[in-house]
Amino acid sequence: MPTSTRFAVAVHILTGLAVSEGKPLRSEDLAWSANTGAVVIRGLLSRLSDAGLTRSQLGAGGGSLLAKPAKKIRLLDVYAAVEDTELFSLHRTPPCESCAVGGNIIAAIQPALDRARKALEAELAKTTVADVAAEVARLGKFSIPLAW
Amino acid sequence: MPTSTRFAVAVHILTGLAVSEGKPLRSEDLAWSANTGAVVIRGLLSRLSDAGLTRSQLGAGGGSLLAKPAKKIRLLDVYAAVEDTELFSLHRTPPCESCAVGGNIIAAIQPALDRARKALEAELAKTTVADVAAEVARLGKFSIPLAW
DNA sequence: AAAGTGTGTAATAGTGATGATTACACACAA
DNA sequence: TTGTGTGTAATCATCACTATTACACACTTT
Repeated sequence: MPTSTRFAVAVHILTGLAVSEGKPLRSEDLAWSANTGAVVIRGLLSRLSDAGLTRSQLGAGGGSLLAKPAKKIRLLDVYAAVEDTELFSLHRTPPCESCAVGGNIIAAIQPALDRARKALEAELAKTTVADVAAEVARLGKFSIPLAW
Repeated sequence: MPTSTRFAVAVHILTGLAVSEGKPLRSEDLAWSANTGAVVIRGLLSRLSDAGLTRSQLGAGGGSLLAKPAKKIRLLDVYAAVEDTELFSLHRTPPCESCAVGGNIIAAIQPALDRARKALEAELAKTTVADVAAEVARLGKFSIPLAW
């Protein structure tokens, strides 16, 4: 599974915006923190904005902001906003229709996979960006304080 | 987050062996049912065998068999046997160490991701290959009966 | 013992998603 | 008006995954 890093970076972005407390952050600032390119950040911000999680201020002194309180943004919302492939991939080519197993295997395992996916999502719904930001702040106290 | 198709095909294989009831199935038979190549099947069987889920009989009339009752093989066991990447990928390049957010984000989100992963795994542990085989048999009753 | 069958693994190639990067039009603030 | 920053398109390289070919080896059957 080449899995994407988008989810982790998106949480990173939102956490950054949360600790920024109303001051807009430029994509370049976020890119520096996440150690990636500014365009990658803007691509993610585009998805997050579509999902109603962030908004942007254009022009000088602009940047991105949270569109709603960090406490209202669940990791599940972030996950849904930036991941676009199914959690479980099925057969690349559909199995043999005329086989006893091949013809029914998809329908037979789908319910179990759905339950697993829902369990994952339910757990991701329990944590908010505010929780992550608080944890970052707590951990930061044990590090040498450094400016952004 | 996307998984490879290995998990789905591996469940397919094991379900096939379960309904075969002790009669060895060749990798070519399984490949035909799963609509893929026999070498792909053998690669999966190699992993499943390492995990103690299947065993092989060499020579004429040989093939693969379940190494333990289908009721004892959980989807979680299959998942663990054939998937080798982490469910959640983190940053491709480590984030900025000297940032308040970048330096702690990994540690801050890891617990939440672990909880989500465990929830998924717990759910996958509830279903066995025997359950899937029974479901395939049940669904088969509503289809036109066809030979293997 | 010989012949044939099927597994196990290496090697190679094609495919698709991902992330990095360049480029540029546009909107807004100062 | 000028400068700043966003938004998006277009490439490009990389990597995992699957398909496929090839072949050595083990075992069963005769």
